[in-house]
Amino acid sequence: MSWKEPLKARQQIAAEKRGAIIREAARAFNRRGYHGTNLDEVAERLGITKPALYYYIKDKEALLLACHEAAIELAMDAVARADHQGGGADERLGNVLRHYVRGLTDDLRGSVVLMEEGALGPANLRRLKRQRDTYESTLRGIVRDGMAEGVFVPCDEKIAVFVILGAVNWISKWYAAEGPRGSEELAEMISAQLIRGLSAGPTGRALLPEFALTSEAV
Amino acid sequence: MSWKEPLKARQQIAAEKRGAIIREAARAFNRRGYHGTNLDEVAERLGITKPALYYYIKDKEALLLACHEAAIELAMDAVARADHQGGGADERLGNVLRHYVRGLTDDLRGSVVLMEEGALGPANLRRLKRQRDTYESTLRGIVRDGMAEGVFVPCDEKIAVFVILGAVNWISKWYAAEGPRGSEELAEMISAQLIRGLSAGPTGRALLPEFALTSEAV
Amino acid sequence: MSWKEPLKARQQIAAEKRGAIIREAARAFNRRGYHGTNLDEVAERLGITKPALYYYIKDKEALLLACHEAAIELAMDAVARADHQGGGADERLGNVLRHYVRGLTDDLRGSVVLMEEGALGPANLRRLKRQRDTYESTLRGIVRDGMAEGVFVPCDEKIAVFVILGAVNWISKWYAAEGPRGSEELAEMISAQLIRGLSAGPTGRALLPEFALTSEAV
Amino acid sequence: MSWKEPLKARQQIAAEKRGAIIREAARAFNRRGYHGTNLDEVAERLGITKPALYYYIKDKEALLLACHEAAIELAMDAVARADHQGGGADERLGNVLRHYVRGLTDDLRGSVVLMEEGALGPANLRRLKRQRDTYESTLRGIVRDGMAEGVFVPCDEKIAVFVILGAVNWISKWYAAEGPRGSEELAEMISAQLIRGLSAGPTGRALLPEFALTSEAV
DNA sequence: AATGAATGAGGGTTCATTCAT
DNA sequence: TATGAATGAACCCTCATTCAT
Repeated sequence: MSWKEPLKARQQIAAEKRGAIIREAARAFNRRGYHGTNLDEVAERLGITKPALYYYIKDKEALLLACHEAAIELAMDAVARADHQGGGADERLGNVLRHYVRGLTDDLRGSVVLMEEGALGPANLRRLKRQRDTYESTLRGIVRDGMAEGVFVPCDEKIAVFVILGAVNWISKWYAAEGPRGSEELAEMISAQLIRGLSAGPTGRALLPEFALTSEAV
Repeated sequence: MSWKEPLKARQQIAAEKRGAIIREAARAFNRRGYHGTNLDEVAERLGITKPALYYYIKDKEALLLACHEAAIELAMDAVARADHQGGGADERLGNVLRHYVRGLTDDLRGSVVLMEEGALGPANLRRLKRQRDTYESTLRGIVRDGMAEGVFVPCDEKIAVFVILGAVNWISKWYAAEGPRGSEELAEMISAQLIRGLSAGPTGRALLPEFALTSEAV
Repeated sequence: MSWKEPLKARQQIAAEKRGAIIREAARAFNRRGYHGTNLDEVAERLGITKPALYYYIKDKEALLLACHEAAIELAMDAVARADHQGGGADERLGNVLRHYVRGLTDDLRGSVVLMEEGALGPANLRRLKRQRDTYESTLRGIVRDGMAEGVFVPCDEKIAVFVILGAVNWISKWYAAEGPRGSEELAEMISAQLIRGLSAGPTGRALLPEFALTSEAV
Repeated sequence: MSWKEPLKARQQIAAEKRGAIIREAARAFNRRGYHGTNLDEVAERLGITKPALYYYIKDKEALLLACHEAAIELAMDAVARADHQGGGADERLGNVLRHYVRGLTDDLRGSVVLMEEGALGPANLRRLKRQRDTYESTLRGIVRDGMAEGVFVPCDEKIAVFVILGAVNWISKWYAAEGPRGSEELAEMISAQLIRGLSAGPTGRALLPEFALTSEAV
């Protein structure tokens, strides 16, 4: 088309490679921990050599940061989508979780939320904690909304959210893409269970009538 | 009293020291990850030097193994106690979780739940996985029982248990002994939320009438 | 003698080892430059392994800093001794140089004055530059004194001192302990030549009558 | 004019670029040492990329060699010019130094004078040492001549020359083109001081009457 | 004539582990 | 029972160098 085509293509290729590196690193960090991961293995799985990584990233720490940022982005994105869909607090929280779990299992994006102390430098850590706190506050807000609306059982929203996040963050420990459950189905089941854990009225079946059927058919 | 008294005392002291080392190591592994933890810090926090550790433990890996074993033991113990208490599947599962969470937050034992791959050698890993699978099977059995009894909503018990374990294993990431909630209270709240996530009937309040009050009073 | 003897002995041994490391490193830095020196070689020449160095020093940079500090100390010490000896500016400067050169060639202490940019971190660099500037100012003061006394030819004392320091700092590039000249003799010859370069009156022979003879006898 | 003009021009441009690279490299080697200099910075300061350097030079080592050769060439050239000017040994040596210092400060050529061992390969090193020895021998010859003529004080010519070379080689460590002294003036002052350091008779003022004035006027 | 991308070699540093005392 | 000292292995990271384009 134009003279700039190849340039753009090159930049895009580079961006994709960077993305692949981050994804692979996230996988490794998740499995073996930050300090237990060595960049040689990450590189090898990508079919390149370790120094080649340094063409795309500054640091091992920068890599971790990128993973965390992808995770936060995914989480925030899930919230934004759910906000857009609207509905009661229970529906909104359910949508958040569905989006999040689907994103987690689909792209394996942002699977790293396990924070090893001492892995990030103080500056990055502060920034990340701020973002994470924002996210958690949002979730707590939804839980509070639900209690106000009477759809959620009275509870300590802080702890309730921790329970939910634990369940969700743990997914990357046991999820296998080759498993029998599709990511869609998984997201439904997990969010249903977690919403039901907070729901005041009769169980969540009313909320997800179409899914209750498949759930019973498991 | 007898010549063997001092010997026994010495052995007991040694055992206590060993226990202290394992607890401290668990704390560190939990915070910084296995590979992110260095024995110098562990030793320093105990007021001894690194080589002194080797008088009580064979290996860094043995230390990790001991942590894991304590965790499994705690988990199994929770199951045994709940079995002893009896009741319906929902009550039994609730008791398991209550015991487990209380143990977790009381001693901070067993907080490290096989988070990093590649930390344990293959032999230890196999043994540990077998124990863990036994434990998970037990939980799944209870969930199946609950479905059969009609107290639990129909679900995939494998995923349901993963969700519960995730929520519970995550506790060590956010629990602070200095926090406002006592370990007893915390155990109640968490297990209530998780049981409710599976319960078929009206919400779990009926199961824990006395606690529902305090919960509303938060 | 007392129970603390062995402890003291150990500490002294450690201090000596540290000193030996610094001396050896100074030698290497001087020859091959800071970045051209690798710690493996330094360790090997000392008959130890590289990690053993880290028992005595924090860093390669700390090692360089220690070398620089030894050099500054030697230089300052030379000034202090010369001050104590008194005399005219020419005699004082001569004594400074004699002491300095002798120290340089005797212990090979503090031979590193060649500052590669980018070797020291900013904080250390600042501190060192301040010390070095103090030293140079002192020398310039002596040169100014000499001009005021009329024993030194009028000149730009800044440049005059640079010339002297260049000549002296260069010694480590060509000095070989096995060479024909003793360190005493060398110190005399070099300082005589440098003092003569500034002297106003008839050549320095008058100042160093006893040495003029040996000089002619070379 | 002819078809070959552009070719010539191109070759000349290439030669100039090569020269610029060598000058920039000399500057860097001088400041940061050979091993402390990385070609990325050199390239960046020239506004090109690192691989582009390899179009003009074979090697990092070749770059260093070129710097050294420029230095030797400058030194030899200074000797040749002084020989051509004639005069007594003191005048000749003074002229050598003046030419050399002026060249050094004017182009900043040849400031790197074999400071780091282990930077050049054995073959290049041998060749360079031979040239350097020739040069030093020449200077020693002049010093011996001066002693024979009675214009220089009796001394060890080897050491005397080392002192002079040290003072001169050190210049690049402190010379700043933006400083208050012009290169001409500097050359006069330095060579005067160094010649005076060897002179037998009354101080060198007689040799440089016109400069003595400016010197006093500093 | 020049560049983006990649690599191999090498060096600094950490750390689990051992051993003499 | 505990420590100072030392080591080997491993890992992160840099950089000179190359090559396809």
